[in-house]
Amino acid sequence: MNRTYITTPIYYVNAAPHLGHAHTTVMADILKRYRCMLGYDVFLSTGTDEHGQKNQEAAAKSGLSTDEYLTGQSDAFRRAFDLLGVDYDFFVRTTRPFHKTQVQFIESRLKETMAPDGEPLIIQKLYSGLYCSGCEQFKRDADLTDDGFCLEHPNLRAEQTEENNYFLRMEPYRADLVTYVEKNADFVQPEQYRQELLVMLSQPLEDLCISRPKARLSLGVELPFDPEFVTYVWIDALVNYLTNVNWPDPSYETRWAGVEHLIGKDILKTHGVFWPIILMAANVPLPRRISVHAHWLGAGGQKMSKSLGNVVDPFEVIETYGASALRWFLARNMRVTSDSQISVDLIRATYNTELANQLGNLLQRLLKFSAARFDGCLPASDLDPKDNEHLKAIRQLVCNAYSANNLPSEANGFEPVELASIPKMAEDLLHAIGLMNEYVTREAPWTLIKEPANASRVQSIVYANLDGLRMVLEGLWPIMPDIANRGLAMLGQAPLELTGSPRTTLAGGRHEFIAGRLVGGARIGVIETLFPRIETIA
RNA sequence: GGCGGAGUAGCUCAGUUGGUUAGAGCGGCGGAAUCAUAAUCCGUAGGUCGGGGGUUCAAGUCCCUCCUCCGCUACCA
Repeated sequence: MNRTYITTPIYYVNAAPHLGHAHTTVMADILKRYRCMLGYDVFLSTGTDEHGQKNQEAAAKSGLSTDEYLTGQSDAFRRAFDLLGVDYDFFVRTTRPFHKTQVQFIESRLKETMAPDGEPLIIQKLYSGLYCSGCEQFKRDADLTDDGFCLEHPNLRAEQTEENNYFLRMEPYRADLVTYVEKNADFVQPEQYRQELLVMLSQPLEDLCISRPKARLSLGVELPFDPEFVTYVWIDALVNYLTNVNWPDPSYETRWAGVEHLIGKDILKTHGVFWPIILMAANVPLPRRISVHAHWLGAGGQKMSKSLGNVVDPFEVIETYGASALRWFLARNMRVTSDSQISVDLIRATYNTELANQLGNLLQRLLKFSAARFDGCLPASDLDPKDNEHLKAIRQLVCNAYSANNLPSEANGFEPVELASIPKMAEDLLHAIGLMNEYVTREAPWTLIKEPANASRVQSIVYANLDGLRMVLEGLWPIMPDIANRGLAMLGQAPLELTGSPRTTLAGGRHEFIAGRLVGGARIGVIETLFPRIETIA
């Protein structure tokens, strides 16, 4: 059994969950389910990052106590992922005690570590620069006006400030990391981002400031070796990937060996530079893979913004179209290498044409035909050779969706289903649906049935397509688990479900797509409309 | 400023290492069918592949340059 581990970033709770959070987390869930279908054991973690400056500010503004604020916000993220149908196995809050003690544990270890150059890994030094008290950040000259005023706080002059912070020396590890990235072609996927990482690593790395004086930031993990400081929030956050699987308890190893970090392209540096170096310094194996995706743009190809009015709120979409429709749109249109567009109009168009007209209607036209012509039952399972050929072709398409692989890493034994191949899978399954609609229309069983001699052929046509649709629904389960199971239920099939504690495997093990599993002649129950058409909403 | 990505039919996107008349879906138009959520199926129109220059027998595909958009470059995740 391949025990693997997928992580999402953990999300900063200073604002409400948005489409970007939904996207990465849904993709993680789809990947998990796909791999479970293939027989893997997959552990999925997500959660909330509850330390740092902006969270502290947001909590202060909220009027609630910090704990109340953080808990409320974290719950909002958890509810969002529940609403999206994400089957996460662990939801971390960085404020949980175990996480905090283990952050301190790794920091203590790093503090005692000598870098490859024989000097201490962590050093303390004076940092001086221009500090804007409005932003609570050090500023570069480039970020200030000629007069020394902050661009975001034109009434505040940035002040020369000195802080005695702790730094992690990254440069001594750069050469080893470059070698690692060069030797492991699939360490960062897709290739484009691996090249970007190599560019980042082509020049000397500055020391990474890993502390914040408590005087200006109290919401964080106290440094184990200096109570005057808390930990820089990114260090704290990254360590969740380890603490979620109980590191440093040796039990973490089986999961960690197959860990894959899903990230947006905006956080490649933290995951591709900071994190591997921390791991190397702490003597922990590097992650198996970092899978990177691009972002969503709003209508017009413009970055989403309130002023442009092109923000897509995942909750509104779920309310109108359902979580499955949102998951389908994301899976179908996501591109890993370039930003893609999303808007409510595009979602509605996809929902009506692909889901309601093509998928939902196909299921319903076949089931209603069966119910009306075959005495309320599914057709008999005896297949005419021609229909059998058609069914085999449909099965082949579904199987293709599960073997799609555009990576060179198959030989390395890693998962055959990749983030980048999700849209291709959705397209393969949609293609199968299209073939069935064509086939049914061309063979026109409603015409054939007028001739009593054609009775068995009519049953064969309908059976072949219902059985094909059954396999397509099974194939769609990772993308739309709820819809798939409702469709399967109408066909008298048992639902596909995750099982275990945690729920990391598919009940019944690896799923095989086998033609003929639809039970011929079984009584048809209630026929529901999976995707009611939704016309333009003013 | 530096670096990376993108710019292909009205819309959303595919286009292997350069090679026959540039593709799909949606939308439009015409038709067929009527089992079905007026859904489905067939046919059809529509593009000087961001602008310009270059290499080549041949460029959406390579090189140069310009324009536009997205992102990284910053101790905001």
